[in-house]
Amino acid sequence: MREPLSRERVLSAAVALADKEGIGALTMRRLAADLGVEAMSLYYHLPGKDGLLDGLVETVLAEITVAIDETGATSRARRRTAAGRTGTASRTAIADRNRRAGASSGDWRDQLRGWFLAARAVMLRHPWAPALIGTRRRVPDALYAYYERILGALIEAGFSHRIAHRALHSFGSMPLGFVQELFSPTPAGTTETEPSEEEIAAMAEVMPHLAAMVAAEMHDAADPMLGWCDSQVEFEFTLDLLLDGLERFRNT
Amino acid sequence: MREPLSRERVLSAAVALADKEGIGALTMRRLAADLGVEAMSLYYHLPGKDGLLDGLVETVLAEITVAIDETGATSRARRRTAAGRTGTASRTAIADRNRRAGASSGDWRDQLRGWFLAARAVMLRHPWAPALIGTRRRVPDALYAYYERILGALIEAGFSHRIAHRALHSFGSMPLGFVQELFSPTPAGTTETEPSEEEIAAMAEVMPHLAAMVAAEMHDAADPMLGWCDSQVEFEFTLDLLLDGLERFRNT
DNA sequence: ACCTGAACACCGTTCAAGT
DNA sequence: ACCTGAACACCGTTCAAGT
Repeated sequence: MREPLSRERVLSAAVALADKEGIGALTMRRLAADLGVEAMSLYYHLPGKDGLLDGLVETVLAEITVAIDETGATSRARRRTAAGRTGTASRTAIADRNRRAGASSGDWRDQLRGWFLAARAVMLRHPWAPALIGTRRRVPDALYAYYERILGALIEAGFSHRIAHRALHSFGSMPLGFVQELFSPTPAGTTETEPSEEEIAAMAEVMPHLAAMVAAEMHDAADPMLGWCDSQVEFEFTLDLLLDGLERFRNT
Repeated sequence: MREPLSRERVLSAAVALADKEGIGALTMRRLAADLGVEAMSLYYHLPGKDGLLDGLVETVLAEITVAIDETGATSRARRRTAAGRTGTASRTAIADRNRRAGASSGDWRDQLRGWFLAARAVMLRHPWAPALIGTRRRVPDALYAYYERILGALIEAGFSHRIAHRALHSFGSMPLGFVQELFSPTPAGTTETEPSEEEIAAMAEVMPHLAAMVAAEMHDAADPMLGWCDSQVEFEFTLDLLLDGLERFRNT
């Protein structure tokens, strides 16, 4: 009746489980149960829990590679509409100006931008992935291949190997589509909704600047559709800050 | 004979254990053994393992606060020597030029730079801290206080609340003195020493740009004292990229 | 007030055994 | 070739009991 297990089936069940209930729910016993099998059966297809986690990272990297290849296929169309997009890129003045001045000098930036944002879309589907990737020790081969690709784009754009090397470090985890989120200005314990007047008042006593920032940002908000901390905007702002900063190091 | 336990003694024993054997060795039973006590005794002083980890983060943040206060006390002396320092800052051309053009317009940058580098020194003493901080869910109060401080410096320097907010996001984990290290160009399995000629040749076939970068960086190396991947240089390069990029958004 | 022993539920994993 | 049952070592944690 039921076909035999395989590494692929185990991995995709693991991804599904992590997506649905978080990586904390991913135990050998639970995963086996989801597959209608005993925990020990998994060891026939995988070297153990650690190998399972390596496989998860591998799977996510493969998804990113697919996503990036797709941006490549449609890069011309994307680039043409980038400057006119509403809401996100258009709000980072720095990038806008560069695109206006533009010609084809912005090519390398648009390409990397497209890749990193495509990776981000993958990460949004797998919220457990950043923490997992961040704690893995072994660097998967697929990651080297990806960095090789980024490096190729940088070298071709006219960067020296030294600056390209530093750029890779500066990008941090952005090529994989995420940044470390240490800080959310909404203190833990409060709701997801906007802070109340009283909460801001209480906060103002001890942390006046943070309180003022919260107040100002709520008041300034041009587009009410976007929440208090719209990570997409922040991600793109940081990305453009880095890309535009690096542009100055390019050789012609 | 032996004085009773306390939350402080437990925490400092935990820090010592993590420093010496890594966070993986930090179990309730092991920590208790180090303190000459049974595992269950710890629960009298701490709410549990999770509370212990919260306490560790708290301890590290306190160390950072102390380190930052010290930079404040000697900030004038530091700033005067920053441009002439050998090896690190002087190699990031961008920062050098700004300091030369300088006057006091670089003040906010030097201040934040000093803070973040002081935090980095703390992290180097506690290599387990970045991974721990990155996975904690609750944002400790001390972190809010720290961000309040950074925000104050930014506002005083003339940034709008909106840009200051984005700057906080852009800094990522740099205020805590670390960046996510996903990528070390030395493939896992190779030694810490420089890659051999054959290794580079083999690498060149499949990843030409990475291989060329390794070769170029080794050849170019102006200062043979520094290794292939000197994180200090990379940290400061990225930091200056962000600080100098933000400078353009400052009001007067 | 401070610490302990025994026990529980839950891990990942080994190993010999089934079909 | 593929899966299983029983067992082991190790977690964090509860709870009643000691002093």
